[in-house]
Amino acid sequence: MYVKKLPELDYGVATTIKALGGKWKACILDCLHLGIRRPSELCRNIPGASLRVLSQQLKELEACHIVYKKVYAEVPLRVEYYLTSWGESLWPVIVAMNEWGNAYLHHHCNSTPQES
Amino acid sequence: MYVKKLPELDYGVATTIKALGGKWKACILDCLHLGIRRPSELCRNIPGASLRVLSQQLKELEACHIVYKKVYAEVPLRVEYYLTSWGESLWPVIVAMNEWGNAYLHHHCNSTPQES
DNA sequence: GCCTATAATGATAAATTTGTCCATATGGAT
DNA sequence: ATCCATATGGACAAATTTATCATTATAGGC
Repeated sequence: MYVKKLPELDYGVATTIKALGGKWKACILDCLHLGIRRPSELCRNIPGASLRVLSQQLKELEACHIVYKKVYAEVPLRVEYYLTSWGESLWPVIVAMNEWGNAYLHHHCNSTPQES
Repeated sequence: MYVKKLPELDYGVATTIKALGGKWKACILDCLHLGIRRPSELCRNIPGASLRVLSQQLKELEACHIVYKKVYAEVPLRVEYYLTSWGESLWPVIVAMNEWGNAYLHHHCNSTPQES
């Protein structure tokens, strides 16, 4: 696995961004919140993300204690991910971020921040 | 300048992270909020960040309409950055992210998310 | 004249994240 | 026998972000 070489920042905002900042993490958390729990379901519900990438992001979220995993002894293998209490506590933050971002998108005619 | 090749996500959370997610951006906004405005001052107040990197991040924040720039015709050149109203509107979001992150750091003994 | 400080940028390297392709294992359906 | 779906991970490539080094320009202090 990859080992960091650059020093990391450890104050609040940086920590939150590290936990939540992966490209697909907010999508995943949104799905989990809606009850979409299996990797293959997530993949079908998140256009553009491959199963491989989602697995990576889920693993990181798990390492952050934001989600946990339930494995069923079935075939084909059945796995479900759930929000932990930490993940739940992140929800209001996600909502706040989502609202700001949507207001931004509205005001700037759907251009992304860096471009306009 | 760098031109993106991968598709970008354009819902709220992703937009907020794009605006705020650069390594030093939260530090910079925090400083601006405290009244530290000149690039050289920022550099002295943010250990580990070079003037070059801060300039880049300031430029991106400017492109996002989160900060604006005042140039004084003095020598040596004097430049000051200020939060725009968008920047101000981001403040509650930053506070929410900061609180969650700090709580996380407390609970997980100062380890960063990915490591623990 | 040389060194200081100021702000910005080009060129390039290093680090990190994201993506693609392939492989594994298992039981059921065709 | 072959293909399907399931979940995961190795190996590696591509994309992106961050960092380093050098250069520009200007006026003052020594």
